[in-house]
Amino acid sequence: MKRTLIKNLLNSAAALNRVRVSGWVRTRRDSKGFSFLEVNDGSCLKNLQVIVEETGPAFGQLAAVTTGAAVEIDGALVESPGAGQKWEVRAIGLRLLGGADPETFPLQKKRHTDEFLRTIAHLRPRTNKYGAMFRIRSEAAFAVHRFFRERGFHYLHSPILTGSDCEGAGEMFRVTTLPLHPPASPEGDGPFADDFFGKEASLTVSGQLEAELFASALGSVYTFGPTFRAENSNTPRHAAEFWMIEPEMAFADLSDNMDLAEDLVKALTVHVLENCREDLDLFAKFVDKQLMASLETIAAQPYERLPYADAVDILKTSGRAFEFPVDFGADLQTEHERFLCEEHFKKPVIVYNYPREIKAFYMRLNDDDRTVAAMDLLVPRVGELVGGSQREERYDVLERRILENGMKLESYWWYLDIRRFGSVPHAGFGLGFERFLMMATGVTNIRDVIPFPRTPKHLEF
RNA sequence: UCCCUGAUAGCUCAAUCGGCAGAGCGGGUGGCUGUUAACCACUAGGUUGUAGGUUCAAGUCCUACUCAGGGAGCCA
Repeated sequence: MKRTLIKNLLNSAAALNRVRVSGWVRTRRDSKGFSFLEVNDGSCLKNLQVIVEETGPAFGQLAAVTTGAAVEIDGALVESPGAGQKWEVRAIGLRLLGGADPETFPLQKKRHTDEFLRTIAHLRPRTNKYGAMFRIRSEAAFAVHRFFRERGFHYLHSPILTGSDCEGAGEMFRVTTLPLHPPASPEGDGPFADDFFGKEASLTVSGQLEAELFASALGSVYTFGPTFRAENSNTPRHAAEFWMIEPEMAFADLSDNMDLAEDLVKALTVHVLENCREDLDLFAKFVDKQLMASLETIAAQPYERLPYADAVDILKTSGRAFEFPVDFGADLQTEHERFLCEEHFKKPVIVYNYPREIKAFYMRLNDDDRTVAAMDLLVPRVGELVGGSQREERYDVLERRILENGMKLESYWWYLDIRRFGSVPHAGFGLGFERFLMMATGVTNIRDVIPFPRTPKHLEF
């Protein structure tokens, strides 16, 4: 007999004579003569209530069926006379698949702190909150692919291993098969001559450059995969391994880029609102009371778009005493970004046309010669959710910008090649998937929206 | 990396001016004929993060370290 998902049983239209349920016991309540089991199989937030009678054939193994144990139950789905649920299962068979010693099983039937649950990341998906989180994460990932597929984008698998010695997006993790203290290389060879690739290799910090190459062939592409930054960032918004969504569009400018970013964030938000209602409700109830109102705003309201220069003016005339001074040419600080989207506009804000000095070399130089066609999408509480730009498609300008930044032209021969053969205006951005999940759930620590977080000094599990 | 705060039972936290180490939850045992964070009774459970110092006496004061959380920088 095949098992039925609890999600389907709880949505059943009629009673069923014989069903099989497999799952983990969340709690057991004993009464004289019978016990109630709350069983969860991960298919949904809700548990299934199972009644095991002392006189019934299922009673034998009940003593070992404690919190955390895995069980297989055969029984009848019947209407529940109790108040808490419509359906329950009356067990006629109970099989203990895997016991859980109650003395040592760490999950109690009460609320645990996130800090404690991080120390047992292998068990935390068995809690309501983390089960809900990772169902939402899965659903949001599906929505990413659906969104781009519906718009004719192609999914690009950009490489994880990279030989680009400077991608300009942060410190990189080195990948090597060399011993920790390799013997000196022969005269003239570099230190990586004997390494696996014969040159220095790293984990990617961005798939953008590769996405640009493919956008110049397939038109519109996106990457969606893990990304690595070896920055010693100790904040609730940074992880050394995180997932990024990076679309890249040929024949597109900054305005198209802003449209796409806004559409994407809205589509993902709508998708989880429509498909993860029960799981989201948990976060609205226990994590952030304003979550639903906030998500409705993000899903429906047009985002504010303003040039960096206007943002600076608003900050300067706000009358607010900021810790960091605001002036054209200085990057916006966290406090400035928060003021703009949380207090001034009270909704997502897209700031564009930043001073060239504070942005990357590949961003397209505007006609004013002092700003580049960059954009950041800022959302309340999370800050920078999206960073992107129209790319510099003019060979001579890009060449100049590379040299201005003290970088070597040889390293970018293939990137420059795209500007030599059929160069077109193109644009793209990166969206931090974990940051989206933080926004969608109200969770304030990135370590709680990724299954096994990697941060400085932490590589458990 | 810098600044701030914290570390006491398995978990969450108390402990007054430096003076006997406590509770709730969880666990165990027993009770209860429909519970739903079940309920009632009893019970076990501690090198107070580590190392040093001050003191008749340190969970409490001092120093260093370790770890955690928050804020900042870097960014997505």
